[in-house]
Parts: sequence; C-alpha cells; structure tokens
Amino acid sequence: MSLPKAYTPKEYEDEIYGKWEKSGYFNPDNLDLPDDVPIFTISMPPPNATGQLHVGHTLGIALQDIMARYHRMRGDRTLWLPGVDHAAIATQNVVEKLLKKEGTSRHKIGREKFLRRVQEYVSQSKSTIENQTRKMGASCDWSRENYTMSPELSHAVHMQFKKMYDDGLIYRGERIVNWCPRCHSTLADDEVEHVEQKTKLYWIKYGPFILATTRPETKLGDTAVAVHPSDKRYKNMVGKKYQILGVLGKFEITVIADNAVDKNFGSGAVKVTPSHSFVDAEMAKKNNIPGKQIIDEDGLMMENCGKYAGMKTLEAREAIVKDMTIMGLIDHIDENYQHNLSICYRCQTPIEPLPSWQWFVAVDKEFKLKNKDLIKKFGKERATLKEISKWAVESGTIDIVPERFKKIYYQWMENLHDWCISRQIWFGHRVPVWYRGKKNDDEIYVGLEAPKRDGWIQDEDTLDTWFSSALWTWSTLLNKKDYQKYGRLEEWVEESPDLKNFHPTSVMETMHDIIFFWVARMIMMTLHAINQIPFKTVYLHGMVCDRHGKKMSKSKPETCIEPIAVSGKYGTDALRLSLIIGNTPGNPLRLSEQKIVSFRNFSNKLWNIGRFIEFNSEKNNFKEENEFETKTLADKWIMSKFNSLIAEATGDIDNYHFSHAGEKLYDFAWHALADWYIEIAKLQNDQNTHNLAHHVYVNLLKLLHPFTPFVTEKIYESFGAGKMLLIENWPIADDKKINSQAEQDFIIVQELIANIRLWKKDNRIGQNEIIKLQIAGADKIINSELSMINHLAKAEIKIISILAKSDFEVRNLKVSMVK
RNA sequence: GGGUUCGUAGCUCAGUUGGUUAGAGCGCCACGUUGACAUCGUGGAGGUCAGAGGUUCAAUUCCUCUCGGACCCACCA
Repeated sequence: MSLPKAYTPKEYEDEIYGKWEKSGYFNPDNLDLPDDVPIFTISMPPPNATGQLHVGHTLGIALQDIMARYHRMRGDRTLWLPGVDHAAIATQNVVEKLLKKEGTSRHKIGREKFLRRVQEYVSQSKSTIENQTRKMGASCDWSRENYTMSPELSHAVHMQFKKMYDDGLIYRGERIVNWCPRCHSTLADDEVEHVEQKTKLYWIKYGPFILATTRPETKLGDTAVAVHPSDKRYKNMVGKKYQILGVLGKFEITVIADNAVDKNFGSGAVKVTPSHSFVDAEMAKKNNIPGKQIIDEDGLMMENCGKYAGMKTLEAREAIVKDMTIMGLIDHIDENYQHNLSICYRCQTPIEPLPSWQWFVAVDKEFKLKNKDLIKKFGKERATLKEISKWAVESGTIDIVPERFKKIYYQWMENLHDWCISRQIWFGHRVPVWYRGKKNDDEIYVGLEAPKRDGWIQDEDTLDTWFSSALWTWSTLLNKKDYQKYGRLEEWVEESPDLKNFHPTSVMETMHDIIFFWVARMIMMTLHAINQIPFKTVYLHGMVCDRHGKKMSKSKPETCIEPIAVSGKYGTDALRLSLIIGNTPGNPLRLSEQKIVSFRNFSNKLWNIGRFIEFNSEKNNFKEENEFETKTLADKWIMSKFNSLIAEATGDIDNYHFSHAGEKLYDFAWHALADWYIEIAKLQNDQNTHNLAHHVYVNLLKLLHPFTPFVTEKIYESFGAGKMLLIENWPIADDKKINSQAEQDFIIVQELIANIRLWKKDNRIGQNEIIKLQIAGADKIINSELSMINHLAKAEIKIISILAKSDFEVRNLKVSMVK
C-alpha cells in the first residue's frame, strides 16, 4: 500500500480510532503484561454531561493521552479511566431553560417528571461528549467508563456520606449561607465570585450615629451597631441599647464592640444585620445578638417588612431610600463607591446571604485513621480533614506541577471553613437522610436506603456536585457487580481488584481553576474514605485563550477555536500539537488558527518523509530492525542526533516537559531528518542508507505517536507493520551511538554548505549554477564529504592549501569561491 | 490588604541550577517547482532581553525598587 501525495486527516482519523478501540488495547487487561510491570493510572476529569467539548478539554485530553500512550508503549500497565459528570446545577439550568421555551417549568411538572426529563437529556448529550472525546484521539478504556450519577457511584456517594456522618464529619446546622435566588440554592464559598462594581454609599442618620451602608434595605433586619473596642468616640455607648427610627417606626439595637470593625471606614460605626451578612453574623454570635431574617429564598422582602413586603431587594432599596429622604434620615450619598459584589459562578446573579438549615462537612474535626502505613507516615492516629490534606502535599506524598500552586493550595487549606454540601436543586444525589415528623425533628435516620417503617420522609436536598466528584479517583474503580450487597465501604474496597491495582492514581491532570473545587476536595475526601491519597502528582494546565489573550467565547466566533470543526479542517494531530508546543503548566496559552495550520503542515511533512522512505525501502519486506551499518559522517551524525533525541524526549515526558519534547521531535523530524539526512540519502542512494533512514524514521514515529497519534499510526500501518503503533515498544537510546565528534564535524559541513549558498546569493549567482570552490584545511572531513557538498551546494570542490580571494572562514577552514 | 505570575525579534513563545556571537515557529523580504512534500526548498532582515540600581571577574538568568499586564485569596459596612 502506498501513500497518497498529501495527508488528509479527515479521511483516516475515524477509521484509525475505530481500529484502536476495536483492538481492545485501551484496556490494560487485554495486553497480557507480566505481573511486575509498573502501574500507570490517570483518572480523566469527567466533562459535564451536558457540555460540548471545548478546546480546553482538548488540551487536557492531549496531555493525558500523551502520558497514557507513552506509558503504554513503555510497557506499563496503563489505565486511563474516562467518565462523565452529572454537573448538578449546570445540567438542571440547561433543562430548566428548555422547559421555559416549552412554556412550562420544573415546578409545574414536578420533581419526578423533571428528573426523568433531565435523565433523557443527559443520556443524549452524554454520548455527544463521549464521541467528541474519541475524535480527540483519547486512548482511554471505555469499558471502564463511569458516570457520577450511575447507581454504583450513587451507592458510593451515599456510603461516604454515611461514613462521614458516623465519624461526626458531616452535620446539619443553621448557618448563614451563600444563596443564589435564581438557582434557588446554596453555594459553597468558592462557588461565589466577586466582581468590582460602582455603587452608592448611603450615609444614614441612625439614632445617635451616622453610618455608611451600601444596602439600606437591610436596615429592616438590623439588631446591633458595632464599633471598634478601642474607638474612643463610642466607648461609653458599648453595651447600651438604643431606639432607632426607621422607615417602619422605631426598633431597638445593641451597641457591641468588635475587632472586625475598621475605625477609619465611614464613621467607624457599622450597622449589624446578622441574618444577611457573614461578618455581621459572626459578630452577632460572639455578642449573643439575635438575628432577624427579612429576605426570603426568592430574594424578596419578607412579610415582616410591612409595606415593602414582596419587593425585590433592589426595589426595596429604592423605596426605602426615598422614604428615608422624606423622613430626613439620609445624611448624604457618595455616588461612585467602589466595592466587590458577590455573584453566583453559574449564573452571575448577586448572591444573598441567608440563614438556612444545611448539611456541612466539618474540616476541623478529628477523625480516626485506620491505614497503618498512613498513620506511620502522618505520625498521628487522628487527623482533621484540613490537617491531613495539608500534610499530604507538604510531605511530598502528593506533588503539584507547577510548584507554585502548592502555596496556593496551602493558603486555601488554611483559610478553609466548613463546606456546605446540601443544595436545594432537584438534580443530584439526594441527601441520604430521612426524618420522622417535621424536617427539624430530632428523629433523623442516615443510611443507604429508606428505613423500612412508615412515616419517614427523605430530606429534599441534593448534594453539591463536587461531593461526588471528590470521590472520583476511587469510586470509579470499585467493583460494580452486586454493588448493592456492600453495606460498608471497607468491604467493598476489599473486594474491588481494580481499586487495589490502580489506586492511588499516578497523575491528576486538570485545569488550575478547579484546584479548590475538585483537586483539594478529592484529597480530603479520599484520605478520609479509604485512607489513601487519590493521586501522586497533580499536573495543572492553564487556560486556552484566543490570540488576544482573552477567554474564548462562542459569542466571538472569529477567535473562538471549536475543536471538532478545527479537527475536521486540519486534523486532530495538528490541533493537539498546537496546544502542547509552546505551552507550560499553569500558564495561559494563546491559540490561533494560524498556529494550527503550521502544525497541519508538519503532519504533512511527516507524511511525505514517509512517502520518500517508503519508495526507497526494501519493498514489502518490513522488518522491525532493517539491517544497516553506520558508515558515513552523515550516518554517524543522524544516529547520534537520534539517540540523543530518544533520551531527551523520554526525559522530558517523564518530567512533564511536554512542550520541550514536542518541540525537539518536531525539530528533529523536519530540520535534521528531512532537511539533511533525506537530502543526503538521495546522494548516497544505496540500500544501506535507505535502511538507516527507515530505521530512524520508524522509531521517530514511535516517539511522535503520543503527540500525533493518528498520522503516525496511519503511516505505520501503510509500512506494513503487523502491529499497531499504539502498542509498539518505546525506543531506548543507545549511548554508544552518541558521537559528539561526528556531530561537530557535521556542523562544519553544514556551515560550509550554508555559506556557499549565501555567497552565491550575495553574488547573484543562481542557486542551481555550479561554482568552483577551493578549500584549505580540514582535509580529512571535507574529503570524505565532497560529494555531499557538491550536490547540496551545487559546486565543484578542490581542496588546496593556499588561500585565494573572496574568502571567509568556517571554523578553521579557509574557502575561496569563483563562478 | 495578602499572595502568585508575566514583560525576550512584528506576533506566539523557548532560554534547564549566571559563562563565547540570545534561539524557534509564524509573519515579512529575496530567490527557487528536474518525482517525498508549494501543506515545499534556499537565503535574509529584525532584539540596548520593560526601566533603574545592586551582588559578581561575568546578569536575560540572582536581589531591591519603579512602570506596565494577567491571576488567586481575603474582604470594609
């Protein structure tokens, strides 16, 4: 089979992927490996079930696929485990939008029907993202695919909830929570984003005080005024109660002293609304001040707000300011006050802090470790989630690449508060808790299934989507068969061979923006659940930006790279290379179509080197190692360069320097093999040279395969290899072939040729015009390479010992040229 | 307020423990199509390595500051 003139990826990629998948080699069980080979595991960060694959996914897939293919070729027992995330809020939002278009809503159709609708939607879009993942060349083991909402994983989620509850690490409590009135749910602290905003700062007359606030409407919920303990202005007032005139008449506040107050801001006195502010709630709690809730879960003013009841908070603010102005309660207003507004990371709606009953994970409460190795390394039998998670990284048990994210991780861990895990949305893992009687009753049952007796009602809430994702590395490896029979996690773990074989996973590769949402939570939860770290190394990639360095957005199609479209146009290999080369961990990458085009050109170059090799190799007689000798300087040079390349590329991949490895391979293929050795092969033009070229090229294909899997596999196939490149052996560098003398000598020849070409150009001599050349010195090298120089520089060479005119130097050579 | 990171050729970026003449890709300019490839080849132009100071025999590289971008955490009403 011979290769057509140009590489047309679109024609081959699906077919190649089909062959890989059909071979079963993505599954390490089918590779018949010796028992003692190293294990390499990557858990794929599950994309959202509703999502379309974007170029950020492609980068992740490319990086993970490089590692997976490399380790597979090294002969490691390699498992790359794929899956999909149910993405609770995100998915529910999408389906709610669909319902809205149809003129209905989740409340109209009810919980059961809504969830069925979500399920239908997910099963459809799930296969979309799976197929897009295939399109990107992911060599993951689809036979082990998981879904965070599968019955098995749900069972694991419930089990872990119960385990944490039994250990006292999960509790229910009334707290101020971040509430998104649009999502109608709580949010975790890190699901809240802050945006700078200009707003009005109202200076209001407040009994004996004048104080500044951005939210006058919360005055209806005030129960205190706080001042700094050392503030002399208010010293005598602390502890006293005052009657304050408000828009609904007089109300009482207590003056409290708290260090959280800044003496220098405003008047140094701050009104305290414990039910609608985190800071205020904390101050109130310390001083035993009650709260008064005035805003409900829809973001509306509550019944206790008199004529403002039912208004949205912003409406109420306007109305109240208007009334206060009439009453003479406004001192003055600063128009352009800059502050940070808290918004929902999903829908950008301003969040409303509210008091609410929720489930929390206690991060500062000790639990008992069971794993003896872990206890030994950690040094204690008891740990809090915070302590042990911090230790895992500090001790080097888990490594983070790039290093600087360790600091970010520590900082986050140190400031961590209890994690609110209950959500008021419908799609997700239902909290496995049942109540008898009213919800707030003392009688609570936490278990894997509903209690048998009557009268129990399940908690309405679902779990934060990251709760299930936090279990991902190990819940996906649990034994799926008869999972329901397991009542205890230890038992289930014990009977799960995959978990024993493949966990802890080797590398977690993901984008740095979810280090807290996901990476940190996996570390915490896995250390508690199974007393293991979830992974040994975390590799964090940065955001893929457009060519202006801005976040890509579908609303800007001119700079937004759509991976599926681009893959069809230039090939997946080109797209992957453009994401890998020039990229460093943790840093943003600017991607443009132009860059992808240049790597499409490289795919084609590689292809055409293949065509040349194919024409000239021993026809239909492919052997793993064609026989050849390393005879000429060029032979020695290319073998030396190539064996260095093997060593360097291998080292780079081992050290997560994927860009370096890719660049070196690109450079070797184009500027060593194609530009020089192939050209020389045309001159030497004997079977030995062609066999040597064949050898170098075939092994280069192996090195390139993790980076550009499709084109390399296709060429390899057409070369008539019986085996897929996918499972070929990774080349090993032969130090004996590394020959620095040959490399130095060859550089002299290269420079000589380049200088002759330049001289011809400077003297307006046609490139194909033959010139006469006299060279003095270094006879040994030159003599043996005469024919090469003659052809590549179009010259007739004489070696002499006297210098003529038009001189220049190449190292220690003296050269003169005449037309 | 605390912290991180970047500033190298027109553009995107390398530069591996400080050491000759600072590199690549793309773009640009000139020339070149005899069967691997025009998705190509050959050659070229282009940088006071953001600025200032310091350490050193030697600084793009280490330290300090300034200017200019990006980001994270915390959050002041």
